[in-house]
Amino acid sequence: MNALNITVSDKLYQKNPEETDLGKRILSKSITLMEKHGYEQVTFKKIAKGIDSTEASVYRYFQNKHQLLAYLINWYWGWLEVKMAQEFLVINSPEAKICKAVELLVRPMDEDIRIPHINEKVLQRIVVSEYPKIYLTKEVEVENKVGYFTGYKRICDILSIIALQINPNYKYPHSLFSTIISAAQSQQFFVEHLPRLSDAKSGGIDIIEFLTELTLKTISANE
Amino acid sequence: MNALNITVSDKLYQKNPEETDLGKRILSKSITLMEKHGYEQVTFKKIAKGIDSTEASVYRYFQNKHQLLAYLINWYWGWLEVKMAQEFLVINSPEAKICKAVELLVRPMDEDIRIPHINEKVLQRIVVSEYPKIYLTKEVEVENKVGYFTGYKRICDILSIIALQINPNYKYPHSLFSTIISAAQSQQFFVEHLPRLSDAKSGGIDIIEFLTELTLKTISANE
DNA sequence: TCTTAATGATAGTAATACTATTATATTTGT
DNA sequence: ACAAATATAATAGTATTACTATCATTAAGA
Repeated sequence: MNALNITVSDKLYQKNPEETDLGKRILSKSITLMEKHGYEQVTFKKIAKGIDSTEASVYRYFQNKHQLLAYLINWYWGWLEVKMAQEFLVINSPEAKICKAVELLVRPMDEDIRIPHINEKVLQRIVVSEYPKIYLTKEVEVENKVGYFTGYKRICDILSIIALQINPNYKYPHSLFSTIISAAQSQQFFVEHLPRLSDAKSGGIDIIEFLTELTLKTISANE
Repeated sequence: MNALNITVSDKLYQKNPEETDLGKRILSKSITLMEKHGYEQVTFKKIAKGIDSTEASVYRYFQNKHQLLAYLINWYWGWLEVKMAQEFLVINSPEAKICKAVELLVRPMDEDIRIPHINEKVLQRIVVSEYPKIYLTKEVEVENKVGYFTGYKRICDILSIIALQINPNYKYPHSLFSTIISAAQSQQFFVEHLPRLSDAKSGGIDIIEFLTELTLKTISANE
């Protein structure tokens, strides 16, 4: 059976959680806990309790909560990259690729039964609510060198290249897509929690329209 | 003497720090500490130590660190709104207003000698590095009702109205400006710490060009 | 001057974020 | 089948954090 494997940099764990049963249970439980109570409220003790293990055992897989969050989020970007690649196989125009990418960023994706220990929809909600926390720290630059943000950067690069196919003279493709990707997250958050900061209704359609229109107009050539 | 007074909702403090000398010293010290060591590393004990006061005294002004951060950030938005209003007095076209607003969002502004206890440039750096932390919590909705985010929402509203003057049919003005405002912050952060996520060079000019072009193209009518 | 409010000094508590140690399973190589 | 290595559990302990509480002192206002 074809095991779909999302690879995450080995700097993002102490011991690879995908390789053991306990590791997978840690991932699974931390995802549900984090979505339910938020990053701040999660502790390794609570994760351990939830899977009948011990704090010390969780520490063998991750140095700390921050590394765990970085792992989960990188896993998500890795997975999104795989999904994007799959979709792009049958899409030819760069414009259509951009539209599809935006859709993937916003729409909660179906779970993958080949990866039972990770609930992708719930993970997506974690990314929406917690993503900036992994880089808004004083350790960004060190963690950047070590690979904490590669997942995000790769997607940003891929989309930038597509944008340049549409308009090779566009000057700010990376800025544009880092903006689009975080807007995709924050608009989802705003629609749900701070609706005055958005004009979209829940469901995602509006957000997708807003973002694709914004993107395509922005990269279009100046007349 | 014309005292410029930025008013912050009284839900954002226990006791108004602007009214006492100790309060002002708390603001001043928390700004320098937060910029230097980052939000997570700051404690009320450290703030107190830095101004020869006590932890308990700091707690009399703010319930906790989160409220303090919310106060500082709302102060910043309030101040930005004042600056914007000043600038808009002599600007007539809505396009030029948008440009000016973007510039104010990105450019470190001059300090105001009338407010010696708050270093606006340093505060702006805190907003860049810490802003999303005030809403990315499980308590957003409660805090929203209480007024934790009014500063941001007001600016978003003001700019939305200007955008509708340019194109009354544009469907997503709030989404656009919540996106622009956070992009203004995050691009500054990326340029400094994660340059692969941006095409801009430090100094702000590129970011301003990127954002104004994006905004004006986006709100322009579809042909 | 009397009263009140603001601050300082000090203590204490529960929870957090770890580190360390030892015991017990389980797996693996031979 | 047995020894060695590895993974996990069980438990304990520490420094720090994020508070709360109490009481004494000082300053300011009526």
